Parts: sequence; C-alpha cells; structure tokens
Amino acid sequence: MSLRIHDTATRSVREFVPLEPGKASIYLCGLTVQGPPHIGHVRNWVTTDILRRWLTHRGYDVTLVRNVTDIDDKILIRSAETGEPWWALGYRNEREIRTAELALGVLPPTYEPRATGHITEMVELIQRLMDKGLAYESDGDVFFDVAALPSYGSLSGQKIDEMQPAGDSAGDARKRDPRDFALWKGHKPDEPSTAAWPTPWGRGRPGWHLECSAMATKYLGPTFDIHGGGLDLVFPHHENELAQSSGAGDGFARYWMHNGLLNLGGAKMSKSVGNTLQATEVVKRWRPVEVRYYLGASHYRSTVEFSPEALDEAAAAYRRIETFVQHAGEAEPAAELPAAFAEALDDDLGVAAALGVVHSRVREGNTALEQGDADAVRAALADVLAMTSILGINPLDWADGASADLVSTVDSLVQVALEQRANARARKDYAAADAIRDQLADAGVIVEDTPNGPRWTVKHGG
RNA sequence: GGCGGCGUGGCCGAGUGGCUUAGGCAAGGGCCUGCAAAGCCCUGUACGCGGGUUCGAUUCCCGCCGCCGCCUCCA
Repeated sequence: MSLRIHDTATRSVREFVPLEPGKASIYLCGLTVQGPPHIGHVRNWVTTDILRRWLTHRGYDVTLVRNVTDIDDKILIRSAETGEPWWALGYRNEREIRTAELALGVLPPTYEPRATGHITEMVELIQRLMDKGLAYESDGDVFFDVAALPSYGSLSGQKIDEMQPAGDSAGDARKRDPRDFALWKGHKPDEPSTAAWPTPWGRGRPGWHLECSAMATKYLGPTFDIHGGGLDLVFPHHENELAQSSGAGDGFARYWMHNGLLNLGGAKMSKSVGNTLQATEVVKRWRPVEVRYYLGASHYRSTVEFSPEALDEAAAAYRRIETFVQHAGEAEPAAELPAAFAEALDDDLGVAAALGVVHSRVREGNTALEQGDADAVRAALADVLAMTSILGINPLDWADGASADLVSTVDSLVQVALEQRANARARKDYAAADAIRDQLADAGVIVEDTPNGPRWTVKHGG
C-alpha cells in the first residue's frame, strides 16, 4: 500500500501522488515571531517531522519549507510596548523556535524564509493580481477583491454570503467588500520607518496571507505537494493564500493537511487567549523525548487537551520502550519495518496504531529476553529501533551523551560496589547488600538483579 | 446565523457492521525474586442519550444533549 493523507480541500483521505516522482514538497506555516513557541506549535512540528521522516523512508526526496512571519501588526504593537526594535524581537523569538525544535528532535526545515526577505516576490505577486483585476489599491492599501474570484471559499467550505461580518477590518470603508483582505498595508505615521518598503503603490508592509503565497511559490514552485498548518489557519489564512495564488494562475498546494489543536483548560492554546505553555517550560519538567512521544501519540487530526497526567502516562509508555532497548543489547535497525507499522503510517499517519505495533514488539522482545532467545531479542530490537527512528523517538538517539571513557570508568566503580554487594548477599547480609544498592541509587545508579547477574542503568530525571 | 470536528472501559488513546473487538498507564491476582526493580501471564468487558436501517450497530442514517475549532490576529 502507499501513503494516504487527509486533504482538507476535499475533506477526504486521498492517496499521496507527488507532483514529481520521488520528490515531495511541503510548505508549513510557521510562527509569527511576536512571542516564543508554545507546545501547540511544537505538536505541529512533531506531526510534520513524522510525516517528513516517513516520506523520506518511503524514498522521497523531501523539501520542507517553514516560514517565519517577522513583520506584522502584533510584532509592531509589542515592539511599541516594550521599546525593543521589532526586528530584534523577531530574531529573539526566532532563536527560541530553533532551540525548541532542536530539543524535541525535530529536523530543521530545508528552508526557513523570513517574510521581510521576500518583499520583491510579494510585490510581483500583487502586480500579477492587479493585472488580472483581482486586486485594487485604496488609499495606500492594496486589497484582494474577493467578489472577483468565484472559487473563493472552496477550501474552507465557507459560503461567502453567510459569513458573519465581524472584526475591526470588516468595516473598513476603503474596501469594496467587507470580506476583502489586505495584500499590502500602507505605512502609518506612527509605525517605524524601518517597517516599510517601497512599492508602486507607496511605502508599506505585506499582509500576512501574501507572505506565504510568495514564499511557498519561490521555494517550491507554482504548484507543490502539501501545505500544512494548524486547523485554525484554514480560514481565513489558507483560504486567502489559495485565493491569491490560484487567482494569479498558480496551481499551489495539491494537498492540504491540517493538524488538530492543542487545548489547555478547555480552550485552544493561543497567544490571544493567553493560556499558553511555552515549549521551554514543558521540556524542563519532562524529558524532551517524552514530550515528543506525548505530542505524537494521538492522531494528528484530533484535538488534544493538554494534561500533566496524560504526559506522565505517555512518559511511562516511552520508558517501557526505552527499558527494553537498554536491556536488549545491540542490533542494527531492521531494514524492513513490520507490515502493520507501515500500514498504520500509510493510513493518514496513524501514529497511535503504529505505536501499538512498537509495544507489541517490545513485549515479544521482553519475552525473548526472559527466555534467553538471543536471536529473537535481536530481531525485536532491530524492529523497535527501526520503528522508533521513524517516529523520532529511538532511545539510542536520545541517550545521554556520556563519552565511552566515562561510561567505562563509572562501570568500573559500580562493579566494585556490586562485588561488595554480591559478597554481602552470599553471606545473607541483606541489610548491607541493600545499603549498597541504596547508596548507588542515591548516586543515580539503578541496580536490578537478573538471572545473569545484576545490571545497572543511570536513572533519568523527571 | 453559516462551516467543520469530537463524545470509547478508572485514565490516556486507536479502531471496526458480526471475527480472540489495538496499545499504554493505573488496579487486582499469579510467576520470577532474599527483597526490590524490571519483565512475563491472567482479570476487568467500554463505546453520550433516543429513535431508525439491518439477521446483527459502538461502527451507517435521523434527532437530541454536551464539548471544541473557524467565520477577527492565532500552529
């Protein structure tokens, strides 16, 4: 079977057939860098990361573009409030993205373009829309003429006449229609002069939707495979992107993938609501790999109500896998994945079902371990490593970075203690034996007895 | 008002017109063990409510209730 993914535009699961054989192009809407990333954003990255790893495993050469919106109303407002230059604010938060991404094992995008670096492309796109009669200039601003594009609303299923006219911009007298949206915003006197660029229609800055159309097309071409983002972006953002690009004559995205939102306290985690949990904070309380397991474990299209208890459970589930890997010795990751695992991921990225397969193999591996069936242990381990690598949670990749020398040294020291403990146990002085074990535990070394003698591991925090 | 989604056993979370009806966490019992830990085995019989279709529905249809998202900046 081949990969099938849910496409918002058709509201159905469709077989993924790339534009070019052997290649997959993905555009993901990134952050507006008014603030640091929260774990709702991280969930989106983890989903995309798994998709990317899966496509790569399937033999596709993946190009992933995730933009940075580094100029927008909110950034300027925030800058005005704090006195920090808008661009400094943007760079600072952009660095936070990279930090969080790195911590969570999310592979960095192929390209990560900033909006302000693509003004030329945006102006060209506006010009094309103007030439087609789909955009008009009005008192320094340039708007998209929604009524001139009959297909407007097709992505989100919105009926244009049923839309609730609301919001500040709806009543803008410069618009021909309240639903028209800004492609370009004329410079206002109270805004910094650095936040304005020259255009045929005067100085100003780009509208949010325009940025993505321009950047996606620049790096992926007029038509590309997958456009991703959070469910909250379907309307108006993605609808407007589609209107701009298709209006200009580009094919644009062939599949629209939207991930469900992460809720906190019963409401969508968002900067506007203020119920955000910063990625850096979560990673302090749980190991990053555990957070990654948690965020990836439920289906990407479902809503997740964030809860510390659920994250604890996810962490326990991950540790079960990790413990097996630690006990199982060594093996090369399997060249071929278990069929059920592959089928689960092919079915619209069924990570939860795929994890079920991982845990089944772990149980089989543990049984083999108990029975001393080395071949079966190795086979199970090989499968587990291969599967967890696809999901970005291979315990070996997340192992603490102690050098081999250090491990060897600690092992020698622990062996000395274990010898004393063995002596104590031999003379049935269990109080002394347990004292040694407790002391090691205090030092972070967990000792477990097995039929083949004691083994030790370093305790994980959290 | 319009568009879309969700409600599964103590918890998280897949899934399916009937088949032994995922997986994890927690709980109880057992095995192993000096103890502990890890692990293995067993147990729990769930699908918001009310109708309908069907030989049979948690799964399809209708209604209702509850929750969430979008229609305004938001991954």
